[in-house]
Amino acid sequence: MTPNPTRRREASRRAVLTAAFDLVQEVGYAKLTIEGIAARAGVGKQTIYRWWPSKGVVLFDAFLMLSESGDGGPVVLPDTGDLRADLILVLRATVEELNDPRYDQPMRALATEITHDAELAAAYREHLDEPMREAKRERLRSAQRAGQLAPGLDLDIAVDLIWGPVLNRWLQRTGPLTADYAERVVTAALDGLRPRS
Amino acid sequence: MTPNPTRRREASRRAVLTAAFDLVQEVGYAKLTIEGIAARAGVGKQTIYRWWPSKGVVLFDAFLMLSESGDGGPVVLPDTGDLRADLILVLRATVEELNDPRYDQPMRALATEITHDAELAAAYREHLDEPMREAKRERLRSAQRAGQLAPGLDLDIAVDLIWGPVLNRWLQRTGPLTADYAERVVTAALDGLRPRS
Amino acid sequence: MTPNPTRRREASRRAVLTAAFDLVQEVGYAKLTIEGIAARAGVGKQTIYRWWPSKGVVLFDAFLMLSESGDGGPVVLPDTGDLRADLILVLRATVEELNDPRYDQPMRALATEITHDAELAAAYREHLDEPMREAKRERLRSAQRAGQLAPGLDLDIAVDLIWGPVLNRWLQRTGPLTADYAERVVTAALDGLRPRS
Amino acid sequence: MTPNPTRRREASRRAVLTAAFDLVQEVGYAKLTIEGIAARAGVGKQTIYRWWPSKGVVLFDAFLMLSESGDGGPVVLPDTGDLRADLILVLRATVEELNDPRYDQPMRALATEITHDAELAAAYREHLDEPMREAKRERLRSAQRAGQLAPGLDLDIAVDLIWGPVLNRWLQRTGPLTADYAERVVTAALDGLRPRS
DNA sequence: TGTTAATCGAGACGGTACGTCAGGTCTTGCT
DNA sequence: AGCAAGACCTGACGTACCGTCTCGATTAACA
Repeated sequence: MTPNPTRRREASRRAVLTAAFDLVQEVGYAKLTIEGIAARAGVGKQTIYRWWPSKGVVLFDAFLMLSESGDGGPVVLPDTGDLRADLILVLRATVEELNDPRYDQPMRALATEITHDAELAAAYREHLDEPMREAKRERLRSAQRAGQLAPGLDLDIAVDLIWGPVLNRWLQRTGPLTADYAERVVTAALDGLRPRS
Repeated sequence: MTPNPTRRREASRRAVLTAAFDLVQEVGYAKLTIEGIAARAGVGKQTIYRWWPSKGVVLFDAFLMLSESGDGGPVVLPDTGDLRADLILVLRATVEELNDPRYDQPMRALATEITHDAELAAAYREHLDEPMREAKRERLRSAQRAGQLAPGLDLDIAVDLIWGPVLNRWLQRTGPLTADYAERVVTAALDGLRPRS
Repeated sequence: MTPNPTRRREASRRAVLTAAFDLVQEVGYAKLTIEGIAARAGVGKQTIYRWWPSKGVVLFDAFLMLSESGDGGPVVLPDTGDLRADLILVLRATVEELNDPRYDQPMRALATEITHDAELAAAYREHLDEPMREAKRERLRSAQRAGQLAPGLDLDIAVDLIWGPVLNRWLQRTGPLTADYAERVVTAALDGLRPRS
Repeated sequence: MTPNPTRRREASRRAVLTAAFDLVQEVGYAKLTIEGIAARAGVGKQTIYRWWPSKGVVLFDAFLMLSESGDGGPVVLPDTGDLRADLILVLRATVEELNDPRYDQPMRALATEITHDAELAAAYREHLDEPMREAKRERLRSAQRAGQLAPGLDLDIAVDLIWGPVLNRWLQRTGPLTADYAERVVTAALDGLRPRS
């Protein structure tokens, strides 16, 4: 029933994931088909159905492969001591990536799948989101130790407050996603909406 | 070529939109089909293709029909003078709606369409998001006048700071979407992450 | 459920049947596919599945179309008064047709389907075999009236005795199917195996 | 390239042939697959592809195995001196076997393969048909010697005249295949169609 | 009697065709 | 003219088998 993973051909696996990532970028998620992936990868359809339960999971694995092609060590955000500057730097990079046509389509596709598939969302959280989120939390924790953040602050809320607006603007297209917008969000999040003294 | 709108049968239009909204809720967005909508609505497929360019637009129109079934006047958020309490109240209602199984699937479907279709996103902004956003801005403007918000504050950024995290958590399923979470977000947004004095 | 025959497109029907007949002749029955027929006919697969339950029935209908393209009147075998000569003439024509590469493959295919599908066999008997068999019986009946055949003879048995060996040799390839063979069969059938007087 | 027959595992060979024969009887020829045979026989697919060139040959070998499980001596038809009675006896047994559900499907399958594969047909003639045909010829030769058959008679034609109609009726389903039919065929073949003085 | 090479079971692989579903277009007859 | 109905061509779905190809694990002839 469940196929034997030791017999799996690694070359086919990589070909499928690469083809999926490339195709979604070329034709968009709506026109991404299993047949298309198989053809591009030079692989039989059954090889995809044997190892992946759905199109979304293929795409997810493609992202996973990309992320694992890094050094493998934990992600670390820059820490110059200047929290605001560091956050703006990171968020600007995020904005740039989200605006990069090479990543825009694939990431929207993944986001869509997560929206509709709770199981996939859990895998995403565990393998892709959580490592990055831990890095974000760590940077904020460092600032907290330095007295730059409120002592009792819930760091997960803080992460959401900074990154949530940016991701939401990107996904929902509520407005142009610019570096300037990122900076304003950081400022507002750090200072709060209420007047200071 | 372009059909004559005066000949359009209103009953068919309503039947299609109702069927689309009901179906997406029952079978999910992935399995929502034009044929299914037509069959449920007791309508020929051509009637759908004649009046709507795509499945997403049908769904969007369905939301539009629902929103217009209100009184038609501008939306107004509660204003008791206590900004924090008012925001928490509104956000809790939002959370409840997002968690309501009757609206969850349809709204995720709409969000997905917006993610992938810039034109539809523009229509969404104009007809559904902007009226609501204006109400939010208005409530904040009132608070600003009362000195409860920083004078130079960009109200659009403020709206994003409050609603962005909630919407993002819902769409991306980064964690449970609870009333408590909403309250924490409001508090953090108002106070900011940096320590106060 | 059952499609409405009045809406059926006659052009598609003819294209499918022609394509099926041509293809089976070119690639053989084993490699005859619904997809191939559809492609050759310039027709969607669904159009075939809508109107025909199986590959075999398509082929049968193709034969039916060919047979109906004749004058429509009942078949008549030659009757010169010389029974033996007439039978040899007809049987030689049959042998020639069975050896004709244009008909060999398609007819073997039909025979195979009949072998495995009782329902199809019944349709074959009624629409293709029976008209021809009636003509054969009629020729024998004429001979019987002329005193050239035994008075109590079962004409169906007689038909089988003459045509059965030929068809069997063709289908089972028990030996070369020649005009000479046909003549010997006719002679043996007319005279019988036992010595005369 | 060509596998070494001395290494061949006899148990696997028998398992494959038995499985093939049983399966064709259970699921019919159309649904008989190499994978199915291999699974039923508890054998790898390659073992089948190594030793047999095609599905038809497997089936043919299965029949060969069955026929060789007899005593191995030449087949002999009963010879009581009464040719007509002996032929009717033998033909009735044939009819019974052809009507036996245990042999019907497998034999139709083999017949089909022979119809479409000339090479297999040659093997069939040599190993299965010819021994039986020789026995038939021998019985007729004996009758000929006894003056019960015409002296110059071609015995192969005679065999075809007697068995051809029966086999044809079975394969082509031109009518019910009964003992009575067999008897009528024998009578007609012996006496001939023409009136006897 | 241990060595070694072919056969074996298992099953992944690149393919082809299956029979079904839905997309979007077109035609027919009714309102 | 708009409409319900639905046939049509197209293309993708997910499945079943094809025939080829590895993989250890026997297993039988030879050293």
